[in-house]
Amino acid sequence: MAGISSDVIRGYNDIMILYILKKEPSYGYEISKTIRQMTQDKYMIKETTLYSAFTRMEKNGYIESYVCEPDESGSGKKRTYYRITEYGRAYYEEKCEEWILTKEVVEHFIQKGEE
Amino acid sequence: MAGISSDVIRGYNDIMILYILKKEPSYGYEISKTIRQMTQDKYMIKETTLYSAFTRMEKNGYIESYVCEPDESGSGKKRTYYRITEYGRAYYEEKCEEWILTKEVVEHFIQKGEE
DNA sequence: TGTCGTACTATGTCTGTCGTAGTAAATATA
DNA sequence: TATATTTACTACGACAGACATAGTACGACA
Repeated sequence: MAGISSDVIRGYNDIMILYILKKEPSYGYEISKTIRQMTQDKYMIKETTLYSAFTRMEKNGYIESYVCEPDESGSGKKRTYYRITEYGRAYYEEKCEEWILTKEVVEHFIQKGEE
Repeated sequence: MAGISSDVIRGYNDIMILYILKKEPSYGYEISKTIRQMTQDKYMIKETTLYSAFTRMEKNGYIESYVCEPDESGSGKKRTYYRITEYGRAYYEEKCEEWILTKEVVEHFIQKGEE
């Protein structure tokens, strides 16, 4: 067993992405690196998971995309940036509250080492 | 938004069931009630989720089933009881450690009220 | 007799995740 | 200059846990 299974995390990739986008707009590759850094390599979001999350969240109105041309940004390739919407912020808040509750519930069923 | 979405809990129904079975063998309906009580009605496992978890976990060797005849138990209908296996205990321990890690990771992306 | 609670089984759908693969430009390295 | 690596994606399909819906059947109680 190495690290965190995907089933546990399911539903929380969105929150990680939204948390990052709350600070400033960003794009796939950068978000992926940010998540890695923030968790000290404990969690690495899969590329396909990330990009399918973008599609889903844009469809749901949580984020908006815009293309940044390389000449405008001054470096690298053309990227698709995402920014969080007001609706996305509200969704994030909701999910945070849900997390508090979830944690509380799950913790009833957890035993830490003590036999 | 009412309570906890299934996606968050996904993967943790098993842990709840195993936690209960660690104390003593039990059966579907009772486990369902125990979970409700333990969480003060904050979480109610769906019937189909519960029974499909049984099937899966027995196949994986985490639990074993045995039928308890009504005359033997002294009351009610015939029930299928489940008991946890050694392998199930080990799996439970693993999952608990995973939870600690998961919590740590997710919490980096949670903001509680403070704007 | 009918309703409610108990104790399930069967079947099929949904959706987030992830494996695999491929594309292509920019940058680093030899 | 040629090649490898990093960056930045897209496309497609499969998997599995959760869950909706439906049905069965027995027992208790009024």
